[in-house]
Amino acid sequence: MKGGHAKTLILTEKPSVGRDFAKALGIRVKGEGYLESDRYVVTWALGHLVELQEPDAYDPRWKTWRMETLPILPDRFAYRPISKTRKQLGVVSRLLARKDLGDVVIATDAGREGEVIGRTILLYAGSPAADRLRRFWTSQALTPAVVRAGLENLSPAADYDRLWRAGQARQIADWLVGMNLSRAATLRMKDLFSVGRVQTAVLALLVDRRRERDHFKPEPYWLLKVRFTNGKGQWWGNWFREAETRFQKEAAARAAAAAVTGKTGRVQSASRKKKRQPPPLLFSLTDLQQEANRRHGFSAQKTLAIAQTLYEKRKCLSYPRTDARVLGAQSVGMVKGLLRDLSPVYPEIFAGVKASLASPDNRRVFNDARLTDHHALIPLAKIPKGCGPEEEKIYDLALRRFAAAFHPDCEYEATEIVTVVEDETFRTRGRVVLKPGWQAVYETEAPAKEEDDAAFLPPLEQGDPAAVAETRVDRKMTQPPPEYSEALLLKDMTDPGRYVNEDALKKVYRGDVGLGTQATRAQIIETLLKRKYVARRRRRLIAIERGCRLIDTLRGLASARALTSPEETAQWERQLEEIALGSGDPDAFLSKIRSFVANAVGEFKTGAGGVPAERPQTDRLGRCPVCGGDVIEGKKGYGCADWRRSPLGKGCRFVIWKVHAGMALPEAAVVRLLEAGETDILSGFKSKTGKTFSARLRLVQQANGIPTVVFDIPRGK
DNA sequence: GCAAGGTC
Repeated sequence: MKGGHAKTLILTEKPSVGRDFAKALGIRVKGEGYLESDRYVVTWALGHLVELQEPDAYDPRWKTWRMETLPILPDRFAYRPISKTRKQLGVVSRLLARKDLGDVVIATDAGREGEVIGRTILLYAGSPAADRLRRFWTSQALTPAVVRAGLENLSPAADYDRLWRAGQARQIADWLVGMNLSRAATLRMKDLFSVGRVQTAVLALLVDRRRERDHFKPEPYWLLKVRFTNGKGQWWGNWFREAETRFQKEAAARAAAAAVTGKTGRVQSASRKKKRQPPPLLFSLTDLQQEANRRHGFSAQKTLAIAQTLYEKRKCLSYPRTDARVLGAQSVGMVKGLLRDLSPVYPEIFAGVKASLASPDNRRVFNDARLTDHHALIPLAKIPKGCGPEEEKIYDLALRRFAAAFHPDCEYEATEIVTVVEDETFRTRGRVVLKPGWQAVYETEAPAKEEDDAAFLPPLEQGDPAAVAETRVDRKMTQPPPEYSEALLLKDMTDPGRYVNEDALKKVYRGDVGLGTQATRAQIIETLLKRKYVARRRRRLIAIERGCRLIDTLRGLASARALTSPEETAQWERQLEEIALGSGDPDAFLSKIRSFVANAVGEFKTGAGGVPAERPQTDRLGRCPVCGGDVIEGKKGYGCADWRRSPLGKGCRFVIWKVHAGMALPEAAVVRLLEAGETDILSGFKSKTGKTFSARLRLVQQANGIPTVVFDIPRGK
């Protein structure tokens, strides 16, 4: 049926792209799950339509979870439909079987996973001969011109075979690790524990952060500030000596303060430099999720869901699951149109836009080299009426970021003054905004300042006198690394390079690679929560006992421990990249993965490595909020182990009684109380009148400084 | 009961 007259079948990754093709090709006729004209049939996937078979499809012995039948290493892999999208898979299959169709164009997203989506569907549903298979490939916004040009420039699908092999290797490697090590860990630890390349590495970040904080001992240090005056005005300077800005001993700070009190020094140097700060790059999804978490406390999941609605239903945002922060050079015209349409609707936000910045010369915005599967997330229309306040918030973030990109740089003057008195030196930094440029878009917020009072410096010159008018010694404490907010975790997932030592591997993460992808990061976080590895406490994510236990167990095993470091993912990514480029061999990669999995499973079977697999900290339920010691189970309560060491009243007296209002607290609630300071809402309490009630338990500090358990009864109960 | 990757 090959020939000039047969219709061409186009398969896209998702319906919205199918519609873009239909629009460009003037297709009007609608079928069920596809669109058709006299020359084209356009149909779509809904992401993956097929997935790897379950273990027991390869061997029935793998149905039940048993240590004896591990490792699971099938010789060949097969695909099965994903049940939720079975119907669309049927549509695509029937179209592929039609006899009046000629070439088939794979027009899934331009990336490794898009390739896998297209190829696995064809593999399952029946692919035409290789000479009829073609690939449509662009990362530009799918305007009609881009679609038509792309269709004029199709490649043989075989040009992308290596990419497909790399994608399939990724898929199989993740499956092998997940199926084998989740089962091995679960059987060994006698409770459901999932293990995977991404989730385990991310969990390890959270566990390590928690440990760092648990073991952190705050140390005091002292700062010396001095207020100077002269005829021109006054200014504050912070003591420094070379790289040192802190005193380790209070006496030293006091001595320096005494040495300068009542003295007059001089301005040793005064430098003023004009600097420019370009507008921030456009949003990738992770950037948007971070900003929404910072500003509004939205979870990554929630931001994704809202952005999806704005894209899919409200049609005012571009495709959200993107990791690009730029647009393609072919989008200049589209942007000009958007600026024209949006400016009158949002005049205050677009007032400072310079139309000349919507030009291909603006490489910060229009940069084909930095496009990935998609372009950056931008507004496509004004937000329709009837959207909720949360949708408006997300839209507003994207709108402002877009408007900012077409503003001039922010220009400011950075001032640094060094004042010297009696051999002691003091630094004053100031920053004065000269032209706000893009910052005008955000001017409703507090202005950025680096130091207090620093914006209003007198016009000091070198050699000016400086009389010491006041000295201040402040005692401060060193701070542990911060707890993970979702914003911070997303940042570390996007750029895990700083957790990797080897330079060659750091480079992998300097590309667009991270832990997980834009489309899955929110899901990974939710998985960690669902498995109770991690708890949400206000806006923070904290590794809890189950999560710590899993990481400890893995770290006790010589091979398996690789999964607890982001290095392993970087290693895999590097090898997958080599496969895609043609220098790597997928079979060699997968046999390495198979032996890794076999070794790791073997370690779980024998417990090699010496770390006890079940509850490494057998009796420790948590950390004592008073002294940081271990809280262990006693007869009537869970108390600080320190008390046992010195039962005569000298040791720490912290305790959580087992029974509260007629109910014995579950151990998990005690663990939660110690970790988070509060439990979920628990039911089964009984009041003195015999009424049952539900309540949250909370640890509240008493007058003697020792926390005790109080009830927090939800309203209306 | 298990992964990670898409999209709804």
